[in-house]
Amino acid sequence: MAIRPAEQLIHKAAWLYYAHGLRQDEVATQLNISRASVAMYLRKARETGIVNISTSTQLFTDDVMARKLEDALGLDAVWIAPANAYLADPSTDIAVLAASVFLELVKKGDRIGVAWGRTVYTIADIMSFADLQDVTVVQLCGNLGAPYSYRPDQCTMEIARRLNAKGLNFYAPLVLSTEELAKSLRAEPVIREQLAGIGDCNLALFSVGTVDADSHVVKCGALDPAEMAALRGRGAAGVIAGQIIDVRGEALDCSYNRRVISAELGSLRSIEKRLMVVQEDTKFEPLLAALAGGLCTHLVIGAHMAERLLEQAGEAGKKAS
Amino acid sequence: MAIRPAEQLIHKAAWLYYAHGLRQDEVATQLNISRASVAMYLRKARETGIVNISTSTQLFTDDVMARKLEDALGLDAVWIAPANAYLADPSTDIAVLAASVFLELVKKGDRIGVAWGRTVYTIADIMSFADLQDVTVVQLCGNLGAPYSYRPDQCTMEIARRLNAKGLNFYAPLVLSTEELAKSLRAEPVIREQLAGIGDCNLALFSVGTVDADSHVVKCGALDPAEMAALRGRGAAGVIAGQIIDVRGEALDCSYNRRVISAELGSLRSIEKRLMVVQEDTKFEPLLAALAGGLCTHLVIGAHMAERLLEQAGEAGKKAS
DNA sequence: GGCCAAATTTGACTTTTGTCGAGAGCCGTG
DNA sequence: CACGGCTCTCGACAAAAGTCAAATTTGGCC
Repeated sequence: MAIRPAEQLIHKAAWLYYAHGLRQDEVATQLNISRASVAMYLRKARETGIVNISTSTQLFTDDVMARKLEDALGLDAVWIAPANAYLADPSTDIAVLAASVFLELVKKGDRIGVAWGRTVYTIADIMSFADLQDVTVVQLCGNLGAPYSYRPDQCTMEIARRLNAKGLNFYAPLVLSTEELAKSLRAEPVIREQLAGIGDCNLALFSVGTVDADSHVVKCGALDPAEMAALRGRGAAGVIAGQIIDVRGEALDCSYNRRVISAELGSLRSIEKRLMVVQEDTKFEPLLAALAGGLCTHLVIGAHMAERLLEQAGEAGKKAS
Repeated sequence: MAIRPAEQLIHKAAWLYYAHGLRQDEVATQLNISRASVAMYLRKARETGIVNISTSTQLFTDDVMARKLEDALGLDAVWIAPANAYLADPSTDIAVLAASVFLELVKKGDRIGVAWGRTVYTIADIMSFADLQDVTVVQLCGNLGAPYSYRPDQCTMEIARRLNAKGLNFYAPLVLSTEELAKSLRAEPVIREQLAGIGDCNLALFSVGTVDADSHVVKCGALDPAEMAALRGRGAAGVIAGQIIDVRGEALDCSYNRRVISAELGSLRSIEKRLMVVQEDTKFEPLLAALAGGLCTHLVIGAHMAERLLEQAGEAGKKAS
């Protein structure tokens, strides 16, 4: 044969196969070589970039970004609510998407852990009804004593109602005044059972809170702004199911956390599917902390947040290499 | 906004398969669907252009003959589709090549002028999808009143659709019954604007037509066979964007040309990259005329035509010297 | 609420593709 | 001129992908 058949033949094989849609054996016949060689040429063609296989980028920006985030963060699934410039409130968008996603994740016979917060309540509120059999919705954290708009038990019950599921509420306050009391309460059979049951969940729905004066734990009176500031100084990065986490996504070692009645992060992590929803762009650091701690497997965020996250992941990747 | 499970899944499947190189059964496991569904999703992904497979057309310009033609004709680039005796239809070959070449020439932000004809429509039809940003496809000539298979607006819209570009149609017939009417129509703001916009294009795609009874302008009723024969006697050598050109590649001085609403040859020539595609061997004379007029800068032809062209050029060179 | 049509999904089957070791051709070297 | 080392090629097998009819689900409609 010729001196350097490689390049020319690779091109021709690639052309006939990819542009003309011929089968490999047809290409082999055309070029008078064996089909095995054709297969090899085609691999080389792909390797050297003579043929280019790319997934669409502009037309499905959000989908592509979601796939990239799944890869970068090691999550099972990411959904991104598109940035609709014309919509006044993008957070509603996220909640609507989250509700759809949540309903898709629920299967009959599931046991679902639900945390509390404005985000979760919004989702519950717009969620459509579904008649699922044999579903249980359990509350992931204790209740707030003070009257507050988005109470944990409300979130649980509303979601249970919409799913036609059984709701299991926590009969304890979220936070107690002393560590001893919290400890004793946790030891109570009713409470202990409830806490133990969290590990049996196979789906969880929660958001992540900020650690500033606007935080829900502050607004509901569980912590006062000064305490929160102090905790922030000691490494608090976010709030998950009423507990303070640090940048690594681990429970912060502090009195407050010890006084809280809530799902341990460990039992949370043992839940198979953990859907976290973040609406506000201000929750970037808390989101990072939660991700660092591997607290969620499924994520719903807005396009803007997705971009920031991807940038961050890119930088982290650069540093690592 | 509701989530579209189908599109999401298609995209995710395509991503895992093409970007990650997973096998179809692995993708199926990941997405909890059957492998057969994955296969179907992937076909849809290819069909809708979510994934894009393109091959380099380098091979066809690297050809020795292509180089010679570039030199002899003073063109920027020539692609030659090899004469594949075994392939059923060599003209398909040319169209496939032309489509690839065209896609390689298009850059984001481009403004593309598209003429009409069987060749152009064939190219549009087999062209793969690409989602380019900020691309506009403009129609180079008026529409055909009569119902005819390869209408100018169809060519424009189909190409625009495949490129995810904006399509700009001409709201005028290709040819009018009187010169006066054509003149008045050209003066209409809408039309004038469109005609002026042609000069802003930086890429054009067109073919060249014959001047016999089989010509498109005859078949679509713009001219009757007798008129065409008469024009031929007066020096008509080809048809470009609905206009009759003589052997020098200039617009023939005739009533028909004055009654046509189309891109002036001058504005056509002011377009930076002008890709001409010729499929049929019968179009040799029209091709020569178009080349003489410097109407194209990039050329896609078949091997047979290339040979004839090279012979011709050789003779011309001899005569000149 | 129940029914029909359309679309989707599946399992089983066929076809196509990827891969591997064996063998053939080529070339510089001893 | 014979010899290994080298790459390229082939045949055969295993793996993967494509296909199709049947079953199931979905969604619209009365």
